[in-house]
Amino acid sequence: MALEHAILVSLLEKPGSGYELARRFERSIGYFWTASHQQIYRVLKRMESDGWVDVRDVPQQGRPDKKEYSVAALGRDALAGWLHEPIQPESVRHDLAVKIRGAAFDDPAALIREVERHRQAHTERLAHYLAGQARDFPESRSPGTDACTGPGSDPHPVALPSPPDAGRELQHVVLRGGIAYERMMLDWLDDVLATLRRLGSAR
Amino acid sequence: MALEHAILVSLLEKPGSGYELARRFERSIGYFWTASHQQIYRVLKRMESDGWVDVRDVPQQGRPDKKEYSVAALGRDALAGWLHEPIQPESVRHDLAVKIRGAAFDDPAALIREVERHRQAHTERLAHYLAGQARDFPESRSPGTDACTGPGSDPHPVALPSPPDAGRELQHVVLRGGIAYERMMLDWLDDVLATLRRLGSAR
DNA sequence: ACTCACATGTAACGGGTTACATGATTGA
DNA sequence: TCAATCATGTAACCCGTTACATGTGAGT
Repeated sequence: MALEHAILVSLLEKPGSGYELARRFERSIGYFWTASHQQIYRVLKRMESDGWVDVRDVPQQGRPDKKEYSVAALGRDALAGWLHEPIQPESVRHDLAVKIRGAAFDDPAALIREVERHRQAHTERLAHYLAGQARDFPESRSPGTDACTGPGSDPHPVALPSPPDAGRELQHVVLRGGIAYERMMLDWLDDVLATLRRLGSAR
Repeated sequence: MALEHAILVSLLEKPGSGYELARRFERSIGYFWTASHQQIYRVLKRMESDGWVDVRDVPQQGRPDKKEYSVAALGRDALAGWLHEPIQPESVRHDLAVKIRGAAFDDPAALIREVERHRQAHTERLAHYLAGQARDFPESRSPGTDACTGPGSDPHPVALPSPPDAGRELQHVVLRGGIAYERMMLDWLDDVLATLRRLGSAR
């Protein structure tokens, strides 16, 4: 389980209400972990009773009051503990792969539309990630593998990434992972489409 | 939900017992869908009472008797129905990404070991997939992108993939997806390690 | 009047994980 | 005798999803 830890990370990056957390889970954090507001409120309540987070009532004008959550000492400890214990590499769950193998007992061509829909969704996500990267990390160029970030790309050789910049760097490497994932998926879905079309035209 | 559909696909490919299914979920099917034996027995029982599968007691000598399950007409219909209804592109869950962002509030260097462990696991999975590909699909060569499967690679131009071969082709394209995923992960984990080491040496 | 964004919840259900439980046969 | 493989389950618990529920204030 990591939802509570994801919430701790998000609240450490910036305190906020359950509603705000829910919106973050549709955006940045949601790139690699999803959660609905119902889930968040439920877990937040448990975390509060466990003393992992502090709550503060924030009256607002022009909109409903909110509860602002921030990480307490116990929460920090819990996060540190989790960070230091090993987790096992997650197992994959691909509905689409099940469908593709199932298509052998149905009409493979009938899946083409579905795969195209998924391809479209991944294209949009990739564009979204790339836009985020261009906005938040404008220093990263080269749409390629990013492998050759040699010297000279930095305009003025300021200090090496100091602790305050670590969070930014880490957010960026996670985002690069999302980008790599979407690119891989697009390539594979093209492979799938080619295979389905080949099978369809062969009969 | 797709476990019952994954089971249907597996039983269509070959009838078998709950135990055998559990082992398949550790191997081929398990590449893209995991399930424990407890889960399988539970779902199998429901599928039986729903008339999706037929059971046959198979007495064995030298080992305990088993129940062999096979797909019934209703199960075939259920699978066909599921194949034709759209599913939404699955959302991602990456514990490791949460940890990486969390490392900003802890010691980034402490994560290196963990990431190396994951890298090792993905290396092994990739090797496993490649071995499976070499065993089951020896006609596929070129460890590259597989993009240029031009003419001439086929020794004798036999018939185009006819329906009996469709299942094989589809299994292969799913396996190629697994291979692409593991390669992408290895590249990304190298990127993560480089980032963590850079942050560690900077302080 | 209606809809949208903000804000917080409860309840029910089903899926997934973990622990526990049983029992036969084979081989070291 | 002990461990491993084959074979089938039950029970408890938590997580995630879906549906339902309530209320404010801003803008059209």
